[in-house]
Amino acid sequence: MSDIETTAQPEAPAQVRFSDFGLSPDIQRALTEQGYEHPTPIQAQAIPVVLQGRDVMGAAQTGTGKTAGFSLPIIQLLLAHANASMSPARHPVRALILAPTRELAVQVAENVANYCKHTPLRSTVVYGGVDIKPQAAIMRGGVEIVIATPGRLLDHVEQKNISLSQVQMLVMDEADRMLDMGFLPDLQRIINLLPKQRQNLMFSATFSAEIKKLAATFLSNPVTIEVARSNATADKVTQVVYKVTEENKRDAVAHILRQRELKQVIVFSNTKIGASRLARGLEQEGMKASAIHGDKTQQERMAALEAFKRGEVDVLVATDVAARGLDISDLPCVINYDLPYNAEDYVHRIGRTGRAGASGDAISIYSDKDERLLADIEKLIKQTIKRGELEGFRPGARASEERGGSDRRPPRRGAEGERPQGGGYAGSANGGYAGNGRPGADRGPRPSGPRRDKVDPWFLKPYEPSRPSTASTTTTPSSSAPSKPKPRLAALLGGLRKE
DNA sequence: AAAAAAT
Repeated sequence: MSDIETTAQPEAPAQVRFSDFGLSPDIQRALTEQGYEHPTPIQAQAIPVVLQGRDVMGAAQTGTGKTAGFSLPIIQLLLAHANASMSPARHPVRALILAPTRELAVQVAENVANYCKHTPLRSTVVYGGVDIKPQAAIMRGGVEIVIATPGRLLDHVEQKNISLSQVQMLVMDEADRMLDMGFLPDLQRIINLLPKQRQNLMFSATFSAEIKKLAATFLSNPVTIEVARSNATADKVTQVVYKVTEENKRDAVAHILRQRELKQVIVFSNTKIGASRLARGLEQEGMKASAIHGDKTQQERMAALEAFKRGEVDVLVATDVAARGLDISDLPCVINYDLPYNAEDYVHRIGRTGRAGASGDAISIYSDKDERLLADIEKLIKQTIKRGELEGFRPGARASEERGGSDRRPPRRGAEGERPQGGGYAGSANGGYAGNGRPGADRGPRPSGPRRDKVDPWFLKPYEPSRPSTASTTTTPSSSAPSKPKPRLAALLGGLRKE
């Protein structure tokens, strides 16, 4: 705690304890069991405000402990109200927590369930991609707290598995992400189902004009809580970028992973196909790698995440499905295989490391055509990222070639479920079930003749030195800022206003 | 330009 830099820690709440908040002994017990004694800054600020019943606009990045910041006081309020007026036989939904991605919903739900462990409150999580019937049964049995992704929640409402007419508290977690993903209409429909009289909490990693507009629409007289400068990168994350040619990016990632003998790394790819391919390639290199992205089934996504958390997988190759919110703690390193198209996503991605007092490394690979993206990122984070040299990097040189790997047959479709020769992770454990009716996404490369484009698997390609071709198409770095003002969002917000 | 999410 002594090496904290001067930013990001306002009015040092170091002496505050959870026991100062007057939380129920049942909650306090769960906190003590998990070793939580001192709240993080956002918890110290949010908990008293939420307990007062105020609406909250919270700007907090992941890793700041915001989940506990809202769920602890919510649980406390539910307990207090239950004692006063609730018939113990009924369990209407009284708190609703909305999250943008399934994984985030699951993780919030795990936390909530932990904090509720010694209370009579029941919670559950609902999200798409899995059988709806078990979820329906649980909710028909009665729960006070529901954590949900918006689409599946509406599905349950339509099926009359759940009534939202008794919801007293609404949380919108990662609200900026929900906007990005086009959830605004769903949010509007859900909110229309809620009682007018309720407490609203909205959390967002960034504080854009659109988020402020959303807050003005949905929150009433909110208390604004902001921890750390928005868009600031974690102080303890060491950032470096390595420039390579486009065709050497994959080799560079493999090189970094091998040379540093990295475990527990997330590698971010901009595309689902790129993530699958890179994971397969790393597996071919003998690394324990797995991919997680939106074209995987929910079972595969959860299996990959769990295997990564348990340490059975060292390298998780992810799209931005994993950029925000995922509470994977103590990651020593994050690698950007692609620079993100949105500079803000860079902040979210590297927020996976350097958390909770630990230091971290954020390594990014980029090529000529990404100069503009890099400039955008540096502008956003208001700092210049160190340009590094990849020591000992010889593109194309890899262990598998020494083992005669280049004449290996191409991996089957669904090969990510295959075990790497080193044994270990069985991935999605799908067995022989390869055809999930989803065309294209994870399909193996077709070895059709002399194609030189990106479809060819890098790990099957013999090494050829990078041509100095470098199509210099990136000649106009300035201007060309299109940034359309998203008329759809504006229109929707305008429509909300009128109501 | 890409990703995520209800079916």
